[in-house]
Amino acid sequence: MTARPPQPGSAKNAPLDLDKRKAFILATVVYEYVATAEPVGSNTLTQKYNLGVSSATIRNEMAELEAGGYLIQPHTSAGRIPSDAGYRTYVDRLMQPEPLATGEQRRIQDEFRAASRELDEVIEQTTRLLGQLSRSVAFVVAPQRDLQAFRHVQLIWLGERTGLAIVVTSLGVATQTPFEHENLAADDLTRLSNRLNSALAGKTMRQIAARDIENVVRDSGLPASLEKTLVAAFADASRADEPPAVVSSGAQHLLDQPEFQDLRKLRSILRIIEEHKALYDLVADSMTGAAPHIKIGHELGSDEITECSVITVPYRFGDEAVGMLAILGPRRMPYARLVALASSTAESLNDHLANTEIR
Amino acid sequence: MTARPPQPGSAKNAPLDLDKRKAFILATVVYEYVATAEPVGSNTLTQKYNLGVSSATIRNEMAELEAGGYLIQPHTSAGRIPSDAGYRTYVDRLMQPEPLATGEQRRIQDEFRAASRELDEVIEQTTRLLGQLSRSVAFVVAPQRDLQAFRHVQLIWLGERTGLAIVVTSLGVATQTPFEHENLAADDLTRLSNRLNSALAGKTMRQIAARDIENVVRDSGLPASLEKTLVAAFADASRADEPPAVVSSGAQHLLDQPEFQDLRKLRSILRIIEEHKALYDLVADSMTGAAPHIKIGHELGSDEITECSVITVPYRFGDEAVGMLAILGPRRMPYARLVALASSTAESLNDHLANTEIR
DNA sequence: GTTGGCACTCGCATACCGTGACTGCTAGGC
DNA sequence: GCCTAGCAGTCACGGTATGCGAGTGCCAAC
Repeated sequence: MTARPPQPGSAKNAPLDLDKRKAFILATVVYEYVATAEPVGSNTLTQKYNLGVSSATIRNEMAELEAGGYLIQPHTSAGRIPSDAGYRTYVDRLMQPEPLATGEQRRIQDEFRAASRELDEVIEQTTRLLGQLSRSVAFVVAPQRDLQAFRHVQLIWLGERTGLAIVVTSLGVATQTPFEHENLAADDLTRLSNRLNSALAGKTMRQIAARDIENVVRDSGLPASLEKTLVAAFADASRADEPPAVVSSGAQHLLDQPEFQDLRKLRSILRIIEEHKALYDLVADSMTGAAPHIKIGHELGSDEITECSVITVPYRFGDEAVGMLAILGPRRMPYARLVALASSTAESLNDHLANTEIR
Repeated sequence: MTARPPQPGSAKNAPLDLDKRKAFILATVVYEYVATAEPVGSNTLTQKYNLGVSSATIRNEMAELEAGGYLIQPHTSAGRIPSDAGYRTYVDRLMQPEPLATGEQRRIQDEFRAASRELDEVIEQTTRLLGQLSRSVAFVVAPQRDLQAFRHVQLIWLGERTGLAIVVTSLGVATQTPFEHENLAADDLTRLSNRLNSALAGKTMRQIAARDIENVVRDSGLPASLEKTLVAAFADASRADEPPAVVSSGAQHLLDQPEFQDLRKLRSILRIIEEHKALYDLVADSMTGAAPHIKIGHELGSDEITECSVITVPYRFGDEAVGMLAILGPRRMPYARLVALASSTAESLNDHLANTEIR
């Protein structure tokens, strides 16, 4: 909200077809429109920003920016607003990185210091934090189970004909799968557990093949029928076939945005937010690298949320990106601030996960 | 939506100060207002429903119903709408129980037949189902952990100085708590696990006292410092101090309701829905019996959602209510239909939980 | 290349007014 | 004593006219 206005000549890297002045005008239109949600006219620019030329000149420049596809006039006799391409240029080349307010920085650190050890709760807390600070919709894609490292398996005999296979990953997620089997001895299961633990140590869940498990069972001399049971238990624990869980927060902030006073738009967006699979699909391809991914308007690939943009930052565990956190808001969002916010939060989450790892 | 209109003389149990005709008029006003969201006038009543008297007579009756506090006139020259007390009387004494459409009945059964074994997913699926069928906001309060029965504990030695305590409840929820300790032997931990399992068998999580655990550790001859660790692990697993998790779905349906076109109202309600603790507080006192609890408007005890009503039904595991499912919608909701829907869903959930119990 | 001026466009807010849906009341009828 | 037809009064709502203001494009002059 309180982003710094562009400084004249601050364009980092003007694209070929934009000279310094045009770049500054584009950046300023973005800044002003983000701040006010009103189309920006030539008079506003000359009065609020020191441009050294008259509004007529600005009008000429803006007409050219519109011809170049960077600006749009919502209707005759209105000011201009940035187009998707305009935002894209701004984000890629003109935007000044913005440091996070120290208060916010502290808030993030405090939050993670006080965070629980349970993964579910950490995810939820992160989402809420991000929603509050961004005053937008925030969502977090939970760590994909099959990317986590295997830590421990324990087979337990509950008596009668049932047993329980408990698989624990390095992030402390325990999955228990009940199974049925003919008479087994508790001791045998304990021994089998130990063999599995040493055979599978160091692998990620995804790397564990059915063959690995089968071999261990075969060597143990226990009934071969256990193989299928255990393979199923591990498949259950790694959830390979399902999309990861998504947690969201902050939908109420949409109501503060003038672009969502229109109930039809609001409804389609709310629908997407509630349907976690749809949220995941929006960002599924952004789980690469460590840098923020920004998708603007139509780039999201969905007709229903062309009014929105999404900033996504992967977070990592060990050396691999295992999940993402994201901010979804109107296209007219304070990109620099939110990028800083999301990056900083991801950083803290990385640290937190590394610290709570079960070794 | 397609609730049956009241039949003349269908008032189940007219209260003392309402004769048959007044009761019928009240029931009909509720029915008509629920269906149309428009204040109901005397002409509508005489034309659409066979009353046998003229609109003037209805006007007189309605004036008396208003004096008695059952109806409200939003403004002069408008029809009447039910007051909280009017709805209350309707719900308690006039409403005809309504069978669920067979299609819906089947949908519910199918959904639970296909439901996963994992508790989290069952809860989420139930919430989504209820939101879709009610076309309202649905939420489910997850089973309180401390009401579940203890099933199994397994202490695992991971090596170095760390171990893991895994506690499994009868609903298949596994909680793992890492702990640090001086050198322990894996065998000792296994033996201790077994002792704990037989000592605690049959108790609910809530019934397990610190003393119970301490006694077992003492008898085992293992270091006393383990006592505190294990007590902490069990406290962690039963989550005695935290409110239970709440999952919600269907917020987008609010937008279809004329009473929430006003964005201010919408915002405060969305805020409550997103803040799960607030949702839980709305219904925390309704986890008794098996019958639906209905709270209407001001009865919810929150100024922000006086426009709403909530239908809550506890669901049970074993002999005890462990959680609740709820429908939150505008006060003007089809009570009979939603009561049937919520009850039927709770019933199916009861059955499902009983079937997936870990013995 | 820049600027002041001017005519033009168009969304938006406001005020106004007619319409229609109610009501309450009264007087007369069964 | 209850019911009803009729009537006057009230008020929200929708549509239209109007004025205002913001902003543009264009042009001639510098």
